Amino acid sequence: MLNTMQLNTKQNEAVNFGVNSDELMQPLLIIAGAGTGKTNTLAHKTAQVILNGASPERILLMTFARRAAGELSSRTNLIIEQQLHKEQKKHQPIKISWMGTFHSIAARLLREHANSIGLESDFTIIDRSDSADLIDVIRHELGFTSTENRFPKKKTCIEIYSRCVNSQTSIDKILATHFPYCSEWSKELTALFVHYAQAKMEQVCLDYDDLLLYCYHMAQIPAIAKKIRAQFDYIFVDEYQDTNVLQAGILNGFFPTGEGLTVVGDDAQSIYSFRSATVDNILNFPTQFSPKANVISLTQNYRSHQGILDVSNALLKEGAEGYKVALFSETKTGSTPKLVTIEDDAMQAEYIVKQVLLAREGGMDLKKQAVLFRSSYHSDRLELELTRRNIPFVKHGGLKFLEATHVKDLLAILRWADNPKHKISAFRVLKLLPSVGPKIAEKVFHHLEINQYDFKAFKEYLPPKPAVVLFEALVDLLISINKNKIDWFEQVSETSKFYQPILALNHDDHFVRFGDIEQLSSISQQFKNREKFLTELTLDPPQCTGDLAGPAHIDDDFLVLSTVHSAKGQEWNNVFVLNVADGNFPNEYAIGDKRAVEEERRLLNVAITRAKDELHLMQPLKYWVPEQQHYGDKHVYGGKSRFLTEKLCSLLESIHYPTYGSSQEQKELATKMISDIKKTVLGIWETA
DNA sequence: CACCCAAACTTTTTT
DNA sequence: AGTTTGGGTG
Repeated sequence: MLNTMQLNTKQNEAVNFGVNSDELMQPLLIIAGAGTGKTNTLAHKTAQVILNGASPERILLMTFARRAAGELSSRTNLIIEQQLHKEQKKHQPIKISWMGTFHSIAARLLREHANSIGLESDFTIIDRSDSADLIDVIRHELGFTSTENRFPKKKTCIEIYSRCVNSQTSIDKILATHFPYCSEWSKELTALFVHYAQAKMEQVCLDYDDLLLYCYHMAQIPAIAKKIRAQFDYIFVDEYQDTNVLQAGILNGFFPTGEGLTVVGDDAQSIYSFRSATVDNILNFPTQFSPKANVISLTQNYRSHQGILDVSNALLKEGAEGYKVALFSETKTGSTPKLVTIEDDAMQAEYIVKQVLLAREGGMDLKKQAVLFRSSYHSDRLELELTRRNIPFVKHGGLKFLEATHVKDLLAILRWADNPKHKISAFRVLKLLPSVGPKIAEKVFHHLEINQYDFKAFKEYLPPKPAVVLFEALVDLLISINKNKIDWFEQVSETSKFYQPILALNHDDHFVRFGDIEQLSSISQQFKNREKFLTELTLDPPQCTGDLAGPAHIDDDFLVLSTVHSAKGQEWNNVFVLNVADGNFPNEYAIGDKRAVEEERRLLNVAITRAKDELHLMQPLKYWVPEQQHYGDKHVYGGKSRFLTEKLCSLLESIHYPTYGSSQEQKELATKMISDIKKTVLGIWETA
């Protein structure tokens, strides 16, 4: 990696742009291709601005993920420290408090200005599955479940809703473009969404989309926008290519002239359109401001050798749109990227395990190697193989810790105690009690409702007999948490104490599950209080599910498995990309939509550009996918990826595994009868 | 009304 | 394979 103190010409230009003039800084777009030292440049720019006298609390820094924020913060501090050390000045660590994801910044601004916009400042933030549960209840209430044709599933409903909100597009348009099979339900969905929005208001809840939506509308109110604008001198936005209409609208509302605004991104890495992100934001940025915003492109790559960049450049060159900035590296030589053809995903797993171990023997830690894939389940076979061979690994993306029923149960207790109006959690908690189902839960909740949401009202409430004991314990727990009668640590430990017998009752594998509860308890203590914990946990859920997840293993060496999406911003020496075949790269659901295919191209580009030294594109002749019509799995024969054109293949070394010779040997072994096992088996019963 | 069981149905990526 | 719905039982 580039020395933290040294910058190239372009990076310097970006860092110093507008900083040394007395005038307000003009809007700037930095196109930072993969591995071009983006974080470093942004850290330098931030440091520069602070060293020039800007006060850290007047800097607003929006990043895509929490991880990026941490990295940026520590690097900025390091640079400031080094600079001041040179000048022999003292230095206290700088804290940029206004730093975080759009969602977390939005949440904070909304809490601060809640009074001015008719919002309760102590709203609960609900995650995707909570939203889905709420939607589910409402669609039952509206009678959409017993229709002749099947109504869309709750997950689909929330996806449609989310698309509408985040792209600010009408239901009909969204249905036509993304959910044609649901278009007959337009009217019902509209009704559903109205009720959903009202329900959230009653329960004092905001979902992910609301955070942006409310903030967007707040940004359109002149008095508030003016106040917030006056609060910041510098606004830095990272990963601008992955922002959506609402996010761009928030920036535009608060900072209409673009003064002090610097956005950084790479259109060739825009891969979040499913979250309604649009490349158009970054493509149109220069013309959005008048006079035109300045654009600086960083093209020198410090991560990969030229051989890898050639593949990336060729891939993008064949694409339909974008700034098309070709990257170059000063490292001209390196291992030629490989296109590995294998029979199926069992072979794929075998090849990867072999190569990974080979590299490790050569001194390359597992941590410096990664396997990337399009969909989370693609690594199933490989995970089996790794487990079988005792190779430690960590998986990013895919199934999450927070999605486990028991973890959600525990959180629901804390959420309900925190916000008595939170009906979703209330129902979840109540239904844990024996002989309490939806109807009884409704009654119980209604009792709370008519008593001004005071948990004490439950003291006189009589639940069904089998539930009495647990109910009393629950009520005491809710009261002591809600009134903060016990400290945060005890709130968690008492909750898990309460939950343990329920867990044992409902799940055979409660030992394993209780381990997760203990892990959650330990995570919870990293937060000052309940409010912080609940907010942060939903906005920034733990990312890893390792075989043996947990802080104890953090020093160990492990192989990284990750979805391409979760691999953003990261790099490894060896990278394997699974299932590079048509139907997957590009994904079959994208085929037919030109812009979607372009995004798939960028996705492959992100995967490729993670590699520093060695890149293996795996091309299985067939691979397994979960079958939709019948149960069980089936394999599909993926054709050659349409991205692997002749031009691209000429840049790759073609490998077949297993090699011809050994495959011949294996074939013989498989077909020739060396021994007759049946006879041996029957032999057991033969008496002497 | 809760709970259990069987049948029907299934689109990936995440703040 | 996992979720969701509907039916039957206690």
